[in-house]
Amino acid sequence: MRTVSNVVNGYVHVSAGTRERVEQAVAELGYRPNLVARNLARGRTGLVALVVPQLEMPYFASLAQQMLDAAEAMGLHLVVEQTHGSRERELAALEGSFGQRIDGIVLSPTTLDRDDIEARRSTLPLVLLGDRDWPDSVTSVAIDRLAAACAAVEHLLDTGRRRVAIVGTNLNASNARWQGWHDTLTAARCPVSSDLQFETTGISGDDGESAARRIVELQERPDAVFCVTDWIALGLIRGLQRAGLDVPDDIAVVGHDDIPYGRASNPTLTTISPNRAEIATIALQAVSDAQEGPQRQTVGWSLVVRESSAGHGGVANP
Amino acid sequence: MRTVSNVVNGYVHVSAGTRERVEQAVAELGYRPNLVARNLARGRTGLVALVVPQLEMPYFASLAQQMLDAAEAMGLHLVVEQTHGSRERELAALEGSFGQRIDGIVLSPTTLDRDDIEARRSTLPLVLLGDRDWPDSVTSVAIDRLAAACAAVEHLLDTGRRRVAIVGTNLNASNARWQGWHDTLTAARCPVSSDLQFETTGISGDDGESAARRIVELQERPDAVFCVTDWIALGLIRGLQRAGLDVPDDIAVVGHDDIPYGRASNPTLTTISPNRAEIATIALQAVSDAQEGPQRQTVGWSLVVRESSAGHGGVANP
DNA sequence: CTGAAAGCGCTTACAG
DNA sequence: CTGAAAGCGCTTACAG
Repeated sequence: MRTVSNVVNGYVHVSAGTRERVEQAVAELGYRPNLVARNLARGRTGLVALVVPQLEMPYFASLAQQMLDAAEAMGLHLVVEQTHGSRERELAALEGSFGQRIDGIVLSPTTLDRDDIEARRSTLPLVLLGDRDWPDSVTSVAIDRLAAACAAVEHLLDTGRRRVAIVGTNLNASNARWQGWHDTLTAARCPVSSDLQFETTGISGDDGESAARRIVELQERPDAVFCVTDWIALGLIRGLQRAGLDVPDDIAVVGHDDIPYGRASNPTLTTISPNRAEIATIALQAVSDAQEGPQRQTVGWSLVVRESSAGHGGVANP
Repeated sequence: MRTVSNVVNGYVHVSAGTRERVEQAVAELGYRPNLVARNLARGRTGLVALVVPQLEMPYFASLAQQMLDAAEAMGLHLVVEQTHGSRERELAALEGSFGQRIDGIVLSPTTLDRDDIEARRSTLPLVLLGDRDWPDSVTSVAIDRLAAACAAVEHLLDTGRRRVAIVGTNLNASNARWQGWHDTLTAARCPVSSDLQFETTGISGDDGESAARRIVELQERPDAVFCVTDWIALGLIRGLQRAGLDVPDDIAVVGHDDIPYGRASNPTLTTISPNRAEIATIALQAVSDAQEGPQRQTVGWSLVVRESSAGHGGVANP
């Protein structure tokens, strides 16, 4: 028993002869270890839960793709769950309500706040992704959102724009994207008045399109727009084009997330591209060695200049 | 032991008093059953592998979303794997090389052929998705591809088009989309000549865009195009617009798959929409009760008429 | 280097 | 209706 186990698990101290006999038997019998039994004995499963709002949202599809690639490279498998933005499901995921069959959780919450995180009881390793600042008691991984937003707006100023609007949800000081927009424009003595701020109800294309309708009606229009997501940006562009405006000639547009559609849209979309491969690797590593203790991890990003901001292609990498 | 197990598993024959005492102890101790141990004892895991080429491809992201929703409704969990179109990985998935920890496999192959399927050794329940005809020895689920292609082309004829091109891979009689295109046009006495067939190397937007360049140069252009995927269609539209052509006024375009971006593109995209929710439910049911034996399952689809074919909106459902 | 044995935490005939 | 026990198929101290 012991010896077979040693051979199967690649343990070194087995005589060559014995190893060979075991391997031959394994081959003849077509033996494959029962991983459930192994998991029970070892107390680990090699399974990590990836919990996202919806896979159909391109950002999360891309993220999941990177996570799966990173997991494969690390010998892990991912059980994927969707919350559909439901608070109950996010709380359930937080507590690891899949039973003990997973080793850890990578969660991208949309409704949870700091209090929810701090009230957590489960000790299952947890990594938080996403757009907010989380308590120090938990491991999280994100880009430097403020710096990225500043770079996006600075790029618009660099192309000669002065009236830069912002479109998205949660447009206040708690939002790093809003803060970056505000600070950069203020430093450049450009307006940040309320008629340049277009609060939306969601982050989808429809929200962008309805923002476009509001913008088109303005007597003094912005000459550039920073959108908090690519989906908003693509909807906005569509709305502007419907109204007969040209992007970027009349209004330049910059998005955020670098979803695949932005590379194929017309015009192609200038955007902030988070390093998703890095997010994936770091998140899974953090879940795997949870004894390291909680830490706030920062990953890279880049500004990808495409047609929607009048760029002639090229990438600015900070 | 037995009684606790009965209570936890909701078995009926437990006296009310005993049940209450057990439940109280469960609550006090915060007991949660170890699912790995349960799996070992029961011989099932409640885990199904979903194997797709890439999650970043919108069709598969949407499919995965539906699969996850269906799995949740059935009390199953999905371990998602990507093949990236690699033949080795598809073969590995076919043999269930995740160990015995899954109850079945839903696989969407891109490179496997009938012989590969028939040479399969593993007896793990398997369901095949996708575009080809599979042997009767295996369970598969798909739409009636020929009927769907015919409906797409008929729709173009209905809007007054006569020169209907086809763009995609594998344009021959083994391809139901090509067959539907060919048969429908022939029956309507419309041309199916080779200058209306644009074979591409892949099914992505770039392939559509390069097809557009070829089409634009023609002296006698088609007045409509049937694309075998939405991604090709969106790239094609982009290429046509670049060349100064209008869609649908100059050329109508119909795609296939109903990816989310086709609802937000400019123009919005007419397409064949497979009933993905049905695909998901049927696939998981087939995996769950594999004793039913292999069967070829057919699911519904609809032609969604949008702007790219000059429709004024609306859905035609066969 | 290898055998015999206990243990991982459940489920489920088997008695009663 | 409920207890005592075997078994699911591994891993891993413990001897030797």
